[in-house]
Amino acid sequence: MDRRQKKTRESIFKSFITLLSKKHYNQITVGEIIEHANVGRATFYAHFETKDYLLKSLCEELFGHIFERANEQNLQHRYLFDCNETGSVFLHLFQHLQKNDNNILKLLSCQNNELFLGYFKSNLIQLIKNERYLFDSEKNKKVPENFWINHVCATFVETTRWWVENGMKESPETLTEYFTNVL
Amino acid sequence: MDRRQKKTRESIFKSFITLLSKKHYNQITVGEIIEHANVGRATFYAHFETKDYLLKSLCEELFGHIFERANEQNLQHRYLFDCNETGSVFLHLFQHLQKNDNNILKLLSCQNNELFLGYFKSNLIQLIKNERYLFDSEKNKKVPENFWINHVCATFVETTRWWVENGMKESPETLTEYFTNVL
DNA sequence: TTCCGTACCGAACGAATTGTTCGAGATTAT
DNA sequence: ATAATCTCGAACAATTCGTTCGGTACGGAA
Repeated sequence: MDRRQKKTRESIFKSFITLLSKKHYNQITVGEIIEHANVGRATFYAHFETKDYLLKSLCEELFGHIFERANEQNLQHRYLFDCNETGSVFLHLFQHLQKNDNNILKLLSCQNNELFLGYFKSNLIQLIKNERYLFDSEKNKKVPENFWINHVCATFVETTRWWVENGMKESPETLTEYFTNVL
Repeated sequence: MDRRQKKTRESIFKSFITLLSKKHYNQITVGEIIEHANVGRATFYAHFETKDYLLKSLCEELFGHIFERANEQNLQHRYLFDCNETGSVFLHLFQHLQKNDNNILKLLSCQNNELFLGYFKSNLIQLIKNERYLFDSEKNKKVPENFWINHVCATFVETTRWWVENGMKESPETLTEYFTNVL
């Protein structure tokens, strides 16, 4: 990709994130974004069809990364150790989030968290389906499978949200403990 | 309150709900709302400062009702039967939702569910805090109290969302069973 | 019924925002 | 070096917003 494009794209993302940490998505205008990003109006629309697509692209930028890594690490881990330990994937996810690349927590803790958690959630479901050990407890036998999957997914997302909202004081290990305890 | 005001207010709510079931909140304009409602522009703004306030008012209209009833029924129930049965409050809530006054399910099942579930959630927390039996299991001792409260609240909301999304086929009783099973 | 208060209408308004177009200039890749 | 293409910035029509105002219609108390 052209260097200029990268630069512009990055600049817009950065500006967008800054604005998102200050005000709600709905109240951010394209004018503000390009002003902070030092980018021409036409340039913005050459990159992103609308503000909604910008949001979607940002989500992919942030979470696509996380979930790829999680899947890789998970597979590697499995391959090397043949490990089915409860919560290992989730521990990896929490650890990755703690690194806070691109200031993700800024986005999760502010007023816009639903926007991102929604995207987050849709990626998580596939991951959960692969965690077969989650389906071996006696508890999940009492509810329909898709109810159970949704519950696990929602619990993870909520745990994350709680964590970020309360200042991320707990370690990923502690958090994984909480997570598995309530499941 | 003046009959004319009631009429206008109701008309706007009705129009708003119809539109919400067709398109996303962000893409609904005041112009559309008043057109479907047969209400003058100035009249709309005499009732609601902005579209956001309209949404908030609608939430109060819908959920305020539910939670008041839930609290009443709960207290009555307690008073008459001195009952601490697990899930009784939640059963009442599910039953009330099933009645589907004002077509609430239309709103919960469409693309705007986050908007309403957010409001829903904030009302639910107080209710949960009063359910002391929820804090007597051995499980919640292993996690911080506010983590636990958040978990119970989120689980209820997610159960509801799942229910509506899948066509509300299950009875409130079954749903309460699922709910308590995963907790 | 009368009559005052108040809610509604509807047109018009400036301001803000959106998404597009275009030519000129700058930067990149080969 | 040069051709491709990315960016800039100004200008544009089209929407939408929230407000204003005079005129009309309705409701509730006397």
